[in-house]
Amino acid sequence: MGTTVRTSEDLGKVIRQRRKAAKLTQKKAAALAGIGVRFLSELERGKPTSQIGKALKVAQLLGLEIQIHER
Amino acid sequence: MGTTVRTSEDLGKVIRQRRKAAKLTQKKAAALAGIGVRFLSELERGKPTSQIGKALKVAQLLGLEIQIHER
DNA sequence: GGTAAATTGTCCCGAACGGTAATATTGGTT
DNA sequence: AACCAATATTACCGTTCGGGACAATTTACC
Repeated sequence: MGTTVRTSEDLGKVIRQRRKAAKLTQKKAAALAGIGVRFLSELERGKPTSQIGKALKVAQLLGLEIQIHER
Repeated sequence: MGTTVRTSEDLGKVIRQRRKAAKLTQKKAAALAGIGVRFLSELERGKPTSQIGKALKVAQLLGLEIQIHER
């Protein structure tokens, strides 16, 4: 079951949730994704100016799949 | 039917496709989404450093729904 | 309450973004 | 294929801010 993502907050929530489910700290997850801890913290908090590429990298790392379709 | 998005290129492609289907020029779409034409052009071309918030705004404008789920 | 984890401040470099204008690309027509 | 018009890309400039490292502070959890 999927979660609908409309805003960066939505995305951040899903990522945080999934990271915790994977028993990873921000530090570890960030290291694995090759990004800074600060970025991950801000991403999870829904900062809208986060870069897409890095966000997608985190999602990939966490085994999240993103689907897009017409509404 | 959904498209899986793994990279910013994937996202850009879907957005461009959908914008064209909506018969919008970048200029018009950008104006409607409240962003610059440059941003949209780069987003569609897959620039990984595009800001999430703006990208989501464009997606919303184009009637795209984003679903996220575990792989 | 003590410890691990997360947020946030500071410093700083690099780059994103907007507007505009020039250039390039694309698409339709004959 | 050549042409033209519409659309898209990009260079330039200025302003603003992202995000890295590290440290300090706050929050969460046992």
